[in-house]
Amino acid sequence: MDKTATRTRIQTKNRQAILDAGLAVFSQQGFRGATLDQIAKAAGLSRPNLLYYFPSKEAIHVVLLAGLLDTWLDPLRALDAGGNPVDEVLAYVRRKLELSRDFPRESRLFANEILQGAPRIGAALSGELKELVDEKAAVIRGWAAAGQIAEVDPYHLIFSIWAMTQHYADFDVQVHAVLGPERADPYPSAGAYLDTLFRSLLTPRNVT
Amino acid sequence: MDKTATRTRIQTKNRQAILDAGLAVFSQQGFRGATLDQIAKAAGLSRPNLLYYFPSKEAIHVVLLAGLLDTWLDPLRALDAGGNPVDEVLAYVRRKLELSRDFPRESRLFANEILQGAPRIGAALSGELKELVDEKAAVIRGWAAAGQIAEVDPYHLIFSIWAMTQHYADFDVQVHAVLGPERADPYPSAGAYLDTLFRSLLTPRNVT
DNA sequence: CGTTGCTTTGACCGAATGGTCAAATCAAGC
DNA sequence: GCTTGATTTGACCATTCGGTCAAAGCAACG
Repeated sequence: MDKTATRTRIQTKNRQAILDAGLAVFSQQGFRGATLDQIAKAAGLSRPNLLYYFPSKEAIHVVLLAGLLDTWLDPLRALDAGGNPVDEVLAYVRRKLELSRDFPRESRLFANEILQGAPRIGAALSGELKELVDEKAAVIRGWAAAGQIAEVDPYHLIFSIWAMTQHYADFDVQVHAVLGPERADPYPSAGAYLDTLFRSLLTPRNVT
Repeated sequence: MDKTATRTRIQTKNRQAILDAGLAVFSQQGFRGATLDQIAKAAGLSRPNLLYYFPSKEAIHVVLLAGLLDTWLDPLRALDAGGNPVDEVLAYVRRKLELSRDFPRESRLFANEILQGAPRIGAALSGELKELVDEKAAVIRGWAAAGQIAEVDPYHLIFSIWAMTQHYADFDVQVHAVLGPERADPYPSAGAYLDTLFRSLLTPRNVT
């Protein structure tokens, strides 16, 4: 019963083109701001043709959001309670930053959804997202209790990692406006900065 | 020639109601996603009545964005080259966080504008925003060179302050979903966390 | 080459949207 | 209470939007 089993070559190609176009448009305009014409044009199809592949605008959006949270949380899932605490967190930061660099549209799609009050993924936020964060927060708290990292609020630590890594994707225009054309790619220096930032936060000091 | 000089009491009241309603709707739906009916309803006026006070949807949006950047940058302007470096930065973080707590809709309005590619304030970003940041970045670089704070990229430092403080306004729904109902107000703990974070980053270590 | 099923399109529809306008209502000073 | 100007409204309009549908085009296979 694989949904992709009975797909023509044309079908897979056009579905992909539509999802790609939808991602581009939704991530910039939000759901309400996006129009089917914009998406159809970006996909190189006529509007009725687009609606031959997806039953509605909503359907495209749903498919896009569906896979999103999962991919987005993968780096956090990989945080290993058995590894070296500081390295684990820094590796998480690095993976998250790479995600922003490689999939900025996905990041902006997510940002739009949250800004609008998460009408379509609110349940997943207080469900699987909260569960995962609770679990990993406990791990971090454990490390702190064992003196392997400094005492920090694990929730705010995670929030700050999200905020800073996604900032480079979501506020891309602002970052480039401020840095100017000469510093076109902010990611190398951002990576170094974030590394320093979280290392200095987590590295245990001379305990009093 | 003060624009407010010839305003009736009713005018000032209704204009304010409209701007307030517009802020609420635009900050959640973005410009394209917002409708005049939503704004009119939120302002307690009929749509034609609303258009008696503002000539168009765009006009409301423009007025809202106009004052925004200025208010938003005030805390950074207050960063004093003559003060104690670490204290100055930490005070900046605190002021910025207060802005997020007290004016979350303004923060989201700004976020929406940037997400959409800053079509209306792009010029101000590479203009006055860049100028101000360049100036303050130079101040921070000076502090680092003098050994008063640790060596950090001043631009990324500023980005990280923006990202983390605004995160609590823009991603409010997500923050609350993750923290759950028992930790309703994240701001006190966020303030403490950010204080620790940036203090540990900036405090000069035993220089090698 | 003809049939069958997949794909594409032009024409169309109802609803929503931004905006206009003339007429009605209201408030305030005389 | 009457007049004048500010305010409010209902009716209306053109455009855009999401979506439908029947018919046309096309590819593949016998």
